[in-house]
Amino acid sequence: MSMDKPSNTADDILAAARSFIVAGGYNGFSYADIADVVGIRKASIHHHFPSKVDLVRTLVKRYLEDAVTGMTELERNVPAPPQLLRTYAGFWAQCIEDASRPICVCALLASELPALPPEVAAEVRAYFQFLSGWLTGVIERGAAQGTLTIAAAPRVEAEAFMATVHGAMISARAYGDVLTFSMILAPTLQKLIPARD
Amino acid sequence: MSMDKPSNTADDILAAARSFIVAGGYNGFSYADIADVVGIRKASIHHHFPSKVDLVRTLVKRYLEDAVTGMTELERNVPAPPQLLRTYAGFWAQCIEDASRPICVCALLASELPALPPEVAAEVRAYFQFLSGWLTGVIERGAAQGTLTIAAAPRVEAEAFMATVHGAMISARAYGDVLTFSMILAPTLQKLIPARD
DNA sequence: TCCAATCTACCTACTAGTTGGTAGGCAGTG
DNA sequence: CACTGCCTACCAACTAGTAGGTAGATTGGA
Repeated sequence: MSMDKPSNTADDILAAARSFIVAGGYNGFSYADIADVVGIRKASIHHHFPSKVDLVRTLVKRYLEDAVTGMTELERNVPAPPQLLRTYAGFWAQCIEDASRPICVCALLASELPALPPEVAAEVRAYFQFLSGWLTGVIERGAAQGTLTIAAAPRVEAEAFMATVHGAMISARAYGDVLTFSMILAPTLQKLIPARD
Repeated sequence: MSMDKPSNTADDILAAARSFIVAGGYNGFSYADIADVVGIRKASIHHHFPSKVDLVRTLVKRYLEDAVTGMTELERNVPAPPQLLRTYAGFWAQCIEDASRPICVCALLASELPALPPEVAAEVRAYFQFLSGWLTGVIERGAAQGTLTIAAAPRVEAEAFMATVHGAMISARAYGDVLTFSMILAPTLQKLIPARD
């Protein structure tokens, strides 16, 4: 009937790993830390993920997959480029304000990219390429329709937008103020979205 | 006669630590790593910096001091707000392109702030507050003179500018392309600096 | 001026605890 | 029986940090 998901331990491990990574990066946690919060023994994690690289590679790969399906669904529900950008920014504003996802896993991992195992680094790069490509498409479409105002090539505007989002996450963290993110994104969106009257 | 600086070992240790931190963050290096590149034994590092927290706190504190003196001097030589922003962005573009300082130490540490020892976290916050304050002053002045065009309060524009700079550093790292930084900053500066003709 | 006390910068040798990872066993289930 | 999921009990390597010693420079007093 339905695709069975008999054991959620692997998911629990991934969830624990994600929260540790967003707190302190790849080297900021150990198998022992995960074992503590999941409630199993350290060795049992190796049963699900033979090595730390496996664990984090799987985590980032799934993170990208979720982003792909999320963006696809978002585009189906909210097709207008200005709303797409607003919704994307609003999603992160929400995540940061309720502390559920205080920063993007891949933004954090990218910052320590030279120290990452190459398999993980490759997945992080793939995420950046996807997100940048998606934003470029949205901005391109918005510019063609006249619903977005751009001052440079869509690709460049997309990279700038993404950079501002990631930088705003870091600033929110530095100030310990969850509203900093929305404060920074408000004018950034304003500049892209033409005033209506 | 002159202020003597008899031993540069402490500085060598700090320099090595900085390059390890920009590569992989606070947990991305060990005393053994530093000992290897400096050419002394692990225990000797403890003579200069009793603990890892001492080492990194000193590093970030000095990083902020250098920023303060650097900005002060920059403002004396190049007083016009548009040029100040351009020079600041150009400084980092240069650092990233020649790989001498591929990312800001504090931007990286801020991303893993929850996992940092509180003493280090405090220094990182101080850096953000200084930089944000400096940029706010520059933008405020530029707006008052009419040499900068702003769409939001100077404070907000300053935070957005800083966030874009930090995000652009991360993107450059993710793509492994040192020119990404300047590509992102070009339109960001353009939007602030009114066209001349 | 000589000598002793002190200080600096480094060393070897060690500690207790943690790291990711392995070997092998055992209970439950299809 | 075979497989899954978890366990105990390891392991070698590495972690930050300590103890204690040494060679050489600096300092202060007789």
